[in-house]
Amino acid sequence: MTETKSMIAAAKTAENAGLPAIFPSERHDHAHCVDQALSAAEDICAGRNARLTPLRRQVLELVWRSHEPIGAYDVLAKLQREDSAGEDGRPAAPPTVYRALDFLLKHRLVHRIESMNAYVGCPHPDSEHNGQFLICTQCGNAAEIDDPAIRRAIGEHARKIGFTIERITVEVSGLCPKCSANHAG
Amino acid sequence: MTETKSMIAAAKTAENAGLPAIFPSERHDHAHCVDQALSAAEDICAGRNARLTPLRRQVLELVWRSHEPIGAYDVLAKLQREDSAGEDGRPAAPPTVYRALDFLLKHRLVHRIESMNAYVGCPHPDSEHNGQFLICTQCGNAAEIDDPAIRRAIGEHARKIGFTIERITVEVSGLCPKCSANHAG
DNA sequence: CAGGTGATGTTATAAAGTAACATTACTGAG
DNA sequence: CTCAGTAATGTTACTTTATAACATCACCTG
Repeated sequence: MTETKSMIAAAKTAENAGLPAIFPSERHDHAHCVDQALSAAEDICAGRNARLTPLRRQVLELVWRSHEPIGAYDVLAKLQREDSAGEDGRPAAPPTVYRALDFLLKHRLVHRIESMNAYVGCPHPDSEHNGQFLICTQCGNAAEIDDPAIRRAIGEHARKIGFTIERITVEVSGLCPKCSANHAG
Repeated sequence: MTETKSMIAAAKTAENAGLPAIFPSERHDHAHCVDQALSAAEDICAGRNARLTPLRRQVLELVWRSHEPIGAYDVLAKLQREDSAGEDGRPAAPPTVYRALDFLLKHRLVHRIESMNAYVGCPHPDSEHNGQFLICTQCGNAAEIDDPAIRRAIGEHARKIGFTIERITVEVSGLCPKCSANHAG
């Protein structure tokens, strides 16, 4: 354990908000978190009788590996690079990726960031929600949060004027804690 | 005056939230509200030493006239139709519209609805804000709101985790009061 | 009126997304 | 098992959205 005081403090404030740490820390293990996400996805799909085919799994993995919001065509490029390893068939075409993404979106295994035309893995795909995002314009990381207070404020407003909510998109861009600190320092 | 009770009630609750009526009512006068928006824009630009050129003004007018979020290429098409009235020159090209929209966005005379790739006139361009939108999936109307409670909830969360906000996008889609009622009835 | 700046015109292309139909893979009834 | 039906993927072509790059025009300022 080599946590600094500020890291502990940051973790605490996140805890206070009732949330897990949301921006990946230095000692964050990519490979492990991707594996976790993939096996969670498998469980969920099994439970729902949804088919997480190899292709869909691969796309989900690529989205997770990037660990920043990634565009559909960037996924496509990575897919082509992976698949061309020793193969002969033609490279994958856009619909292949979009269909896989549609599936993953439907099952909330990924979210789409509207303001970036990009996709990001969902860290808690089991619960009903559509994400709220904090997006760092500096380092590109996007943190998903699900703050009941934000949902409540929106829901309250909608209720007052008689608007029936179907879907909520909240995307906040700015500087993540780390980049804020660097900027100030 | 032919207001029904429910209309009065709706106006009241909107008032309670500290907001003007947000979804246009039946007796809403398009032409008048567009004119108002245009002259407000002129005042604002004059005050800022920004040039609301004929082209920019025309684009702003087209966006306002639509009174629903409108895509850049739809603006372009309307622009071409208007300008081709008796003219010889070539039709306008995309950059023309995008540049005008960029200007209008910069001065917050219009907002962009990320989840629709569309643009909508801003009803109160004088105040600092980036809009929160309620978008009706049935009738296509989009109402801009600026709810301090929503801003506060987001700001509070950001503050807790040390995130520096630059821009907030809130887009809620669902059924507007009128379409909700029709749906239920 | 020269010269710079900002606005617009013009051409070409990039980036994001989808429609439509062909083919393949899986599944369940007989 | 095998055949038929459905779900998934492949393939081609195209639409929609947006921007880069350079040319021209307009306007103001000394």
